[in-house]
Amino acid sequence: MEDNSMNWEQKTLISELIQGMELAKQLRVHLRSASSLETKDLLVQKILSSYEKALLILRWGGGSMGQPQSIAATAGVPESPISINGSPRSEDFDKDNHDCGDVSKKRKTLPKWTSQVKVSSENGLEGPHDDGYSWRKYGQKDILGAKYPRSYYRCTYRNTQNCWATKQVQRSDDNPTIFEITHKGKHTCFQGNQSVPLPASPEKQEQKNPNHDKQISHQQQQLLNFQKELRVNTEEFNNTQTQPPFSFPSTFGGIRSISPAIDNSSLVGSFSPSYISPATPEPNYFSLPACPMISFDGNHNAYRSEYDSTEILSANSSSTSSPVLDLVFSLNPLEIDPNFPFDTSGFFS
DNA sequence: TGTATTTGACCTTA
DNA sequence: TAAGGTCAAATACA
Repeated sequence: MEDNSMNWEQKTLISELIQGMELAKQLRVHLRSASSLETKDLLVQKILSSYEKALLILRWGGGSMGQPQSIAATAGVPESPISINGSPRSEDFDKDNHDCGDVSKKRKTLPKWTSQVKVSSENGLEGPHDDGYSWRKYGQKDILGAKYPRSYYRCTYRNTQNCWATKQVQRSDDNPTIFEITHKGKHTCFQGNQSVPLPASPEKQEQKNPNHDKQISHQQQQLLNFQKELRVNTEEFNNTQTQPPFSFPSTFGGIRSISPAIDNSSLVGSFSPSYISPATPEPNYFSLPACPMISFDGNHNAYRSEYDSTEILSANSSSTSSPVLDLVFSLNPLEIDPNFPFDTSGFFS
């Protein structure tokens, strides 16, 4: 088991370093050409992310081997959750890893990890709904012994891109402001591997791929729907506290871009590692920098960002046998400088 | 009219 | 066999 962990870490480390090198080469080419600033920024962020991942692995793996899943998560690899060594599900995960690119439809074999998110209803916004992917709700079920039903979501692009990622969302019995989100399967869709950021301005839309327009307007519409639904849900929740199941919007492009309509509100959200990924840079947008000031708690598998000054939730999941991953942190956009320099030079010192 | 959500029925798993 | 998970028809919405 230890060997597997080491192999995984070594492979990941090498992979990240190679990727960083390749990206640096690309950047060099772009620097010599008349490539757009956008492209260069994208590459810079990718490079930073790759090296951060590598450093995280070195740094964290050296002290507490055997928790590769957390590393994967913190390294921005949500779609490739790795088993926690020694967990009852480790065999399943080994299997999963072997056919990583071929996610089985069988529930049993899908990689699974859980996060908890806290909902803030103070400002009419509830944040954890977005993890950077588009989801479509396909079911809801009352769970035995649970106060609230569980909602089932699958990737919007299941049919078009054969992406079999799913997630389950359930409100905590003890604390209705907390939602437990269980992800299953990895995203193989385009949005997951290369998140599509929203455009910064109408002009930019025009510059982009014409096919983008439809997608962009769709995401903008999703954002509007998201805001609307948030208001409704928050009002209901504030009024009743025992309301019918809170429903996450099934499709929402991502809070990696915050519209003016909501950026005055305190946003408490959960960010899947996709937010850490540099694959979604858009200089003119609010975007989470390449995860500065991440800290780890090796004892609790906790991953946290110092951005979160308000809510860090315990990582313990009610899930009995599946590996649990804590990815919970909140973000107040007002505290983020959109022009954050992405300087991580002193990050790990 | 196309897409997303709801919800009862059916399937799978433990 | 019960509970959880998924399907798919009906419905809602833009």
